[in-house]
Amino acid sequence: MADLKRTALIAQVLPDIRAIDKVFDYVVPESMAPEVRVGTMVRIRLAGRRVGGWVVGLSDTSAAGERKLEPIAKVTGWGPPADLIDLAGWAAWRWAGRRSTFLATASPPGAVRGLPPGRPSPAPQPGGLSVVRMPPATDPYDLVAETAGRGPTLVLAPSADQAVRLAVRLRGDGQAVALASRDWARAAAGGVTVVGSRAAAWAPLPDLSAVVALDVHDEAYTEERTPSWNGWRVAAERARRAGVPCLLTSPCPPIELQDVETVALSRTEERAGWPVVDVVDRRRDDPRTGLYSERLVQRLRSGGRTVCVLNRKGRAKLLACAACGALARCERCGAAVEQTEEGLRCRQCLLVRPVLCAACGSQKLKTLRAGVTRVREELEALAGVPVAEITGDTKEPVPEAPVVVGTEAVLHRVPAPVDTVAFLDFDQELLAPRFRATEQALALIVRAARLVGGRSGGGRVLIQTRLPKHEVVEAALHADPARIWPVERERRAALRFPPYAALAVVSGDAAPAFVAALPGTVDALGPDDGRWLVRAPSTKPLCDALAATPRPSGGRLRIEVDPVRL
DNA sequence: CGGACAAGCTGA
DNA sequence: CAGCTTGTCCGG
Repeated sequence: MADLKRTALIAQVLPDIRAIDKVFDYVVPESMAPEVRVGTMVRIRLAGRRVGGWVVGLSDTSAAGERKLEPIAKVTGWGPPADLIDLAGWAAWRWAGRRSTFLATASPPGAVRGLPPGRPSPAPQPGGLSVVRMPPATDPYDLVAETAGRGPTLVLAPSADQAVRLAVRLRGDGQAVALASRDWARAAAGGVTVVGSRAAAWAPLPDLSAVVALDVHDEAYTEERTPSWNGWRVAAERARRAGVPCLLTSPCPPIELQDVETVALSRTEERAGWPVVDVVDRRRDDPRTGLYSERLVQRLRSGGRTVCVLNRKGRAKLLACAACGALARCERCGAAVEQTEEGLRCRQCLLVRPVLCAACGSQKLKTLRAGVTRVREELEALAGVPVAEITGDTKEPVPEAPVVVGTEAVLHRVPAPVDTVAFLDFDQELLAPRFRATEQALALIVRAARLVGGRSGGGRVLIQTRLPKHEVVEAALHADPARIWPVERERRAALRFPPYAALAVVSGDAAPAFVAALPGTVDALGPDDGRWLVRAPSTKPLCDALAATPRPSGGRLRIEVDPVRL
């Protein structure tokens, strides 16, 4: 006699709770069976309370043994498709995170009960990873439009507003486009190109035909919170798994991509896409001219719109007594003091004291290292025109002043076009104690180049430096970003930094126990300020080691794989 | 995460 | 030894 009792369908559910990275089995009631697929979002009872979760697997047997299983309480709606459930598993390994973090990013912003009709799409053409080196002033739109024209493409841009602009242009050209994550259901239905920023790497796209990620040198692709995943790397892995082409564009591709097949324009075309660079060698200048070379003053007075960049906020970051020459330091801890509205403030312990020399009592101090606020006052006097100030903290809209001075934020805030961008103290960028300083410095010039445009438009980038032969300066001057690589390769190899090693920073109160339990395949350096640097020869052994090490229960543990800075 | 339960600390 | 805090474990 046939067994009348049909085997029940069992769903493996990953709860949407940060701290739980474990799947639980639930019975799928027959009424729900048609709606439950891998990726479906459900509500379940777990330890007595109702929580959300994702179906990450379906089977007809349970690992829970003889125990009677709870049924799924409710089907919430559509969730990340099966390929993204797998990708979340990979990302959890790659960035030492939890699957739920990635699935949350891959999920729709609200419950999706049904999908609109999808559109048919052509069969994708196979392809691999390539880098397109596209100079700053070249518009990548044609590349995007052409790729999207061949089939549903995942298009990533570093910022949300660039993504919106791209989506609008593509739509204007009659292409079917979904903007992540707003148009989640339309993307999930298929047949459309999806455009978005970092998180769009997790957008549903059932019939992916290609990936394009613009400006992959941009650090905005890296999530600041842990897990510190990177959008273009996720998208590239997706393309790899789907066997479709992945195009990464950048005027200055990161050194990690040095071995990837690269498409570059001809020398003439690439040069045309970079602005004229004025290198102002300040080695012979009178130190009393401070941050203002003769050539800078000429540009300021020339009447064009000028943006000056100085990555130091405030009035003065380093002062000395004008009378006796002593450095102004904190009387409590000895650290350098900076000038603020209230007086001299210690940069370490924040103790405030009046503006006078601790050594001789003189009230006359001179600025050794000026900040943006002071520079604004001085530029106004020098140029004889109104000068506005912008830093990361500035909330107001960008003022109309002919000259604007600010920290790096000014390059994000001031709209193009601008006639000149001047880096007042570029050595600060070149010599920054960060292992990516060279690439970051070149990326700053790229930002500046976007504001002034290519060389035919007459835009100029003025670089004040005492290192006029530095490879970054040469790269910008010759519009040849690969010039930074030979030096950078040697430096990175000697110091065992990426791409010649893979790094992770481990911190938090559970860090000591975690680091102690790491296998011998990785080295751990530290602690330095409560942080350990974990290093392996490459990504795989690093991530394998991090994944194989149990996380101490209780206590916070922060693991930042591929740290942007150390 | 949050509840359950166990092991340690305090107080009369 | 009750009553409470603190820590560890585990959920289907």
